[in-house]
Formats: sequence, C-alpha cells, structure tokens
Amino acid sequence: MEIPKTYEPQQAEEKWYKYWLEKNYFHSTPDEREPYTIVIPPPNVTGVLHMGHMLNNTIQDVLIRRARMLGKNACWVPGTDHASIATEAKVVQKLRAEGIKKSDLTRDEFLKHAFEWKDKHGGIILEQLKKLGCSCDWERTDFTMNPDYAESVINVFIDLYNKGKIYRGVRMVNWDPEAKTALSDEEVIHKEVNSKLFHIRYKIVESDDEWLTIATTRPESIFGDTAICINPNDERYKHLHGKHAIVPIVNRTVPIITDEYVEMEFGTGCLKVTPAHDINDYELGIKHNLETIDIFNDNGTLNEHGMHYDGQDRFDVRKSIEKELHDKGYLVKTEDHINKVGFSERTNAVIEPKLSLQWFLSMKELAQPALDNVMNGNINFHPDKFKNTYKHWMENVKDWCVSRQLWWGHRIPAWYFGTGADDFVIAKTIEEAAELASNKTNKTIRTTDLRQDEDVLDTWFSSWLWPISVFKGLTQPGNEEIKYYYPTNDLVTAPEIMFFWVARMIIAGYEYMGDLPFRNVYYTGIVRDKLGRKMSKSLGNSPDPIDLINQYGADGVRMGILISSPAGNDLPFDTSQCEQGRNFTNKIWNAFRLVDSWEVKEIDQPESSIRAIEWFQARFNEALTEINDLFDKFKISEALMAIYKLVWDDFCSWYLEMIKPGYKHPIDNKTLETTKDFFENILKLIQPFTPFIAEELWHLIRERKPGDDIIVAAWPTVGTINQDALANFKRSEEVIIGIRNIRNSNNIANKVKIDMLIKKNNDFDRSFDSVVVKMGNLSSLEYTSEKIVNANSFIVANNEYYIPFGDTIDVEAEKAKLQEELKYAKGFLASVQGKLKNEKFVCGAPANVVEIERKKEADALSKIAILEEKLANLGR
RNA sequence: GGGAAAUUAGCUCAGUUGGUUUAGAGCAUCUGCCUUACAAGCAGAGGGUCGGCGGUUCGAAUCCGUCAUUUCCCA
Repeated sequence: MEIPKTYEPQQAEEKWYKYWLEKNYFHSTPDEREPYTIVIPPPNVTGVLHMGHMLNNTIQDVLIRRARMLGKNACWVPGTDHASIATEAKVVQKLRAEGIKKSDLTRDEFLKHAFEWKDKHGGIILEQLKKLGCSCDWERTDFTMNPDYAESVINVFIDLYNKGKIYRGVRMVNWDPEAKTALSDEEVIHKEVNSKLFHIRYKIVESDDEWLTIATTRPESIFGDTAICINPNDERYKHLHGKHAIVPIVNRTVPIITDEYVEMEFGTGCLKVTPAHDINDYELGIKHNLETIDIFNDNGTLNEHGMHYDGQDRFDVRKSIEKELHDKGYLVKTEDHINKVGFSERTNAVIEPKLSLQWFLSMKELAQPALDNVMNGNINFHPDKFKNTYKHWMENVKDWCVSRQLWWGHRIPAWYFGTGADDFVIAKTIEEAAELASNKTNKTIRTTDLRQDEDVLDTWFSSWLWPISVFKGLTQPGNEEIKYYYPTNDLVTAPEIMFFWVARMIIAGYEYMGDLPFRNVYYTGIVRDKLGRKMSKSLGNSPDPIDLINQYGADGVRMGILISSPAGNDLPFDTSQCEQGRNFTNKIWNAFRLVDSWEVKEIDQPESSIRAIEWFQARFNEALTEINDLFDKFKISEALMAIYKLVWDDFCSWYLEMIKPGYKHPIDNKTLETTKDFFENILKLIQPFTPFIAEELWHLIRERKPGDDIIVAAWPTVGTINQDALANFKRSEEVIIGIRNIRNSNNIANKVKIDMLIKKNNDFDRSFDSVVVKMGNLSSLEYTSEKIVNANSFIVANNEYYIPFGDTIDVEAEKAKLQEELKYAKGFLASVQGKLKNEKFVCGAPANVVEIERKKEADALSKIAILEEKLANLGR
C-alpha cells in the first residue's frame, strides 16, 4: 500500500467522526462507573461558530476525551440558549425586511416566526462543532425553551416567589429604547464618549433678575426637572437656601434643595434634579420627597411632558433645545466634556435610566452559599485569581431584575385580576391562577377575568439552571440521571460571564440541589488578533473556523488554538499556530511511515536498540507523570507542549533514530513490536488533542478487533522510571551533540565514519556506548589515559572526548573555543566561591545547599584544570 | 473615583515553600544541510540587568515598599 508523504486530514476526519457516531461512543447512560460530566456553555441560537467557541469547546473536548480514556463514564451535554433579546432583534429585523411589523402581529404569530427562525438557524453552531471533532452526547442536545426545560424555569420562578425572594417593584432600570426592554446592570457597557456640558440659567423666583446656572449633559431632560440641588456648604449659594427657581421653557417652579451629595467642584455646583431619569436624582427625589415626571416614551421619544417636542427622539430634541435655549437667552455656554455613557450590550442603543415596574430577585441571602463555597475551595477557579473578582461582586451583589419586555422567552407566570398593585397571583396555569385569585380576594374570579403578565424572563434566569435542567432535575427531582451526573465536574467558560452565568449557576445549584453545580471552573481568555483586538464579526478580523479546518485539518487547528493558551490568559491567535499544529500531525504521520516501512527478520536485537528501549520506557514514564500532573492542575497548554516535545524530540528525533536500521536493512522483531507499543502509547496521549490522526494511525499500525478503538482505549499508566537509563542517556546525548558540533564546524558529513577517544577522569556506566557509536556514526570508540594531540575535543561530565584529525585541525579555532569555555568556567567558579567565602552563607544556609555549592566548586575546579591542560598541549 | 491582576528573549508563556550551574520552553531569527520517514524536514547557533528604584536576607525573577506602564472588574 502506498502511503502518502504528507498527512491528508480530510477523509480521515469525515470517516472517523461518522464511525464514532455509529459506534455511539459519545453517548452516555448511567452505569456503575464514575461519571465525568461537562455541560456546554450553551451558545446563542443566533450565533455562528467563532474563535472563542473554538477555544472553549476544544478544551472541553480534550477534557472529556481524556476522562473517557481514564475509564470514566464521560458525558458532555450540548445545547443552545434562546437568547431573548438577540433572537427577538434578529427576528424583528428579518420580518421588517419582509415588510412585516412586529406590532402588526399577535404574540402567538410572532412566536411562530421566532420558532421557525430558531429551527432554521439555531443548530448551526452545534453542526460546526462536529467538524471540530467535539465528542458531545448529541442525543442529549437541549434547548432552554424546550417544554421540559421551560417548565423548570417557571417552577423556579414560582418557588422563589413563594419563598418571598421574588418581588415586583418600581425601580430605576436600564432601559434599552431600541429593544424596548429593561436590561440588567451586566448587560450595560459603559463607554467614554465626547459630549458637551451645557450651562443653563434658571431664574430665581421672586427676584428681579437673579439667576442660577446649572451644568448638564442632557438639556432635553429639563422637562423632568423637579428641583435644583446645591451643596449646603457652598458659600456661593447660601443666599438661595429655601428659595425656588423656574425651569426655562417649561416655566415650572421647583424648590432649591440642599444636599451634600452635590460636588461643589463639578460644573457650576448647581445640580438640576430629574428623578425619573437618573439613578442618583431618583434617590435624591426619594430623600427630599420630590415629584417624579417621566418625560420619555418607551422608544426614546419625548412624551406630552416634552411639550412641543412631543414625539421627537431624545437626541434630536437635544439639538433643537440647545438652539431654543440659546435663542431665548437661557444658554450661558457649552463646553466639551468626556463622560461615561451606558450602551446596550445587544443593540448598542444608549441606555435610558427609566423608572418602571419590574420583577426582581433578591440576591443577598441566595448568594451567601455561592460565595462561601468558592472562597473555601469547594469549587475551584482556574486560574485562582478570578476568586478576587468573584468575591467582590458577590459581596456587593444587587437584586436581579429578571423581567424583560419581550415576547421571545419564558413568559412570567403572573396573572392580574385588577389594577391594584397587589392584584395579581403567581401560578403555573391560568386555572390555578383563577383559584388562587379567588382565594386571595374571597370573590369568584374566572380565567376570563385574568390577564397574564406580558413580559418574559431574562435569558440568564433560564440558563442558570442549565447543569440541573439538562438532566430534568427540577421537573423530575431525584431521577436516576440527575443523581448520577450531578454535580458535574468541570465548566469551561469565559470570565466575562462569571456573574451573568457562573455565579448564578452556583447559586441555583445550592438553592435547588443543595450542592455545587461543578467542581472546577476553567476560565478561558479572549481570542485576539495580532494587533491585540478582540476577534469579532463586526471588526471582520476573525478567520472563519471552518476555513481554518479545511486548510489545516481539525487536529491542526485544535493544536494551534491550545498550544499557547494558558487558563485565563488571552489568546493572541495567528494562523501560524495552526501551521505548527498541522506540522505536528504530519510529523507523526511520517514517523508512522518510517516504522511501517521496516521489514522484520530473524536477527539479533542490537545492543543500541536494547538501550534505546530502556531509555524511552523511562522517558515516557517520566513525561507521563508530568503530563498527568499538568492535566490535574488544568494546565492544558502545558500538557500539550509536554506531549509535543515527547513526540517530536524524544520519540522522533532520538528514539527512532537510535533504533532505525540502516538503509534497506531489516529490523528485529522485538524492537519493532516494542516500538509499536510505544507508538500506541504516544497515540493515546495525543488522542484528546488530535483525535482524528490518532484514530487513523491506531488502525493503521496494527490490526484491530471491533471495538478496539483509540477513543475508548485506556490512558497509559505510569510505570517505574528507570533513573539510571535517564542519566545514561543524558550523558550520551551530550556526547552525541559534542560529536555533531565537531562534524558541523569541520564540515565532516554524517556518512563519514570517525574515531573517538575518551580520556576518562571519573567513572561512569558505559552501557550506552553502543548508542553513542551508532548516533555519532563512529568507526571506533576507545578509552585511553594518554594525552591526545591534534584532535578536536569536548568535555562532558569532566571526561575528555577527542576526535583526532591529524593535520586538518584548526589549532587557533580550537584554542579560541577552549578559551571561551575557560572564561565561563572561571566566572562560574567565582560566583560559587563568592558564596562559599561568605561565612554567613556557610553558617546560615541549610547543609545540603552548602554541599551543592561545594560540589559545584569541585566540578568547576577540575574542569578548569582540564581546560588549562588542553590549552597547554595545544600551545606546544 | 474604588478594587484586582499583570510586567521574564522579537512574540506567547513556564519558573513549586527564596538556594540544581551565570534564568527555561515553543514559535520566530541566523548558519549549515534536498543525509532514503518527514524541507510541513534535519543538525546547530545567537538572543534576557527577570519594568525602574529602594528594602528584608548569607542569598531575590521569587518576599516587602514605592514609582511607571498595561489590562480587567465595579461605580
């Protein structure tokens, strides 16, 4: 069979993914094994796969594949969330393009369109994850609006209401006038913008021509002014205490109040107070019992309080009113000003603080166990540093506004039967509601008397149940699956959603399961481009992941993403990393081609091969110990790097070269079979990272019985580490590098055999000499006590190695080299002796540390002696 | 304005409780090689005052203080 010279990933990937699915390897059902569970951070139904997903899901797949090999019952639950605002916006946009206005549709009609849209686009990301090789249990694919899931969301709302945790109240909320909904604080992005500070003068009541000047960035909000506030300590305005002012244009008389909240240094020191449209003003309003005048419609236009601006957009009014104020002599001046403005994360509209009636969840008590169990290490964060941020937020947690003025989502199960503030009940069905309402009022209230709350719940109010609800833990409490899979093991997500999602899942876990939702949270970084910008669709700086996979193979891309991506650190992505990954798969491919090409004969096993096997066995166990440790610490990219070096350097560059028979020479059976065993072990280590090529080669290197597939093979176990073999190899490696250097600097081709003499100054195990002879391509290797002249030489472990070259040696070059070495050795000696001369060091440092330094001194001294002798010899 | 983290080679990062050489790795760079597995490769090499200053210590990349820069979170 002709095996191509380079690895061609395309067919292998398609073939093996299909095969794994056929064999149902990704599917998990509870059994007697230890479970290992990951729930996917559900991507939005609106999204397509981006680099962040690639990073996140590759890590999850690595974890789940390794767990599977460790013999655990691995279960990775995929799914999507309904993304209330984003999806509704998309659907509205789509309908608008078709000439349909949302306002022309009934709620049910709109939802029908939304579900159609979801069915069409909602699964795109999940399909793309298959290309990446993700071994999710697709039979378990869930969605936050599936009937069962939706039921658990509603149950939780009702339960929390009955526990007194959910309440309805008027609050200043972040209003998104575009999406026409309230947003939580976390959905508002504050940005610095260039704006203007308008100085506007208000006439003082009962004065001839006395004015005060306020400074504001929002002149259009004067229609909602109900007071002027000054600092009571402000000497400039003491005479105004107790007086009133007249709001320009509006001609409303408002009180001048005093409060230390006002900063005397900012602006003019006079603050106009608009309680309906600023959170701080709102609090002043409550404190000073001010009137609250809401001047905006839901879409950001002014209402009737805006007088002749009724119906105009807030930003248009800002421009017009500037002119009107100027023309009427109220505008004193404008100056440039930088201030922070909140924007909607979803629609990018400028947030309008707005008073409205919303549903809230009180968080303080709920948050306590979630805070404690992260701080005490029951739940681990990787990296640990994110605990700080978490703690800060959880200790200052605010009540969660859970209602959204949208249609796409879980409709709030509140039923109104009157117009009073308390004329509602919370119930799962309208029938229950009618009964509850009748009981509450002692009157007969029929279902026809009820109307359900129009609002839906915040999307996070459903996804916070994800680790529970994907196993139906709330609709079928105590079922076999929730008992088996919960708590899940590891969660992989971005630090950006630590509060949106992670914290709230922990809260829900303790509240509803009485237990943590996961033991470890692995935070990934942000994928950035070369210039350090976050990769995003709007910037157009993100490569298409599917193109990348086509170009470098899924394995190559997986490696490229993980090779330099420590937990919590941003990943500056460059396609050259995928290239590195592709090169790696190609390297293994060719290692296989080599091993596969050997012909076996009944011949003796060479001594060098025996040693090579002895060493690689030890090296593999040493590396595996390290790799397991790195995995345990969630240092995924370091584990990958350790595997990379084991494969490329130790296995390919050293081991295979050590056992490789000469051209057209056969290999002995024992060496070949052992090499295939090693190869298999290496394939197992790379399987989590590069599953496709691992499976491909697993089936090429040896005949396999049905079910003998690497995806379910056992992770290698650590054997004893033969330290002697490691030490012998290390010394031999240095000798071989010494020989190669001499070949290099003297232009001696590898195929030219050379002699080597060793002047042995201290004893060592000579068992690896056969390896040195082979790798150095030596015609002879002899030990001598004679002085050797006219030879290139080097020192390893204070033994002298000579490669005689008669007349061809360049004495001056050799002397220069020795001088250089001598200089270094002397410098080193000086630093060691510096320590040893210091009495405080000798007395103060632990004995073993002093001992190490003495050993260093002795070694350095003898090395210097050798070098000086060699120089002397050359000089003669 | 409040809080947190970071700063080590051109880039991305390791560096355990201070003591394994005069600080490591991968990539990139440079030199020499088309050596019968692989040029997507092989063999070598160069490259860092561990952000600055001060302190603790026999000894500091590591601990403390301070300044600078950067990033993130909160208001």
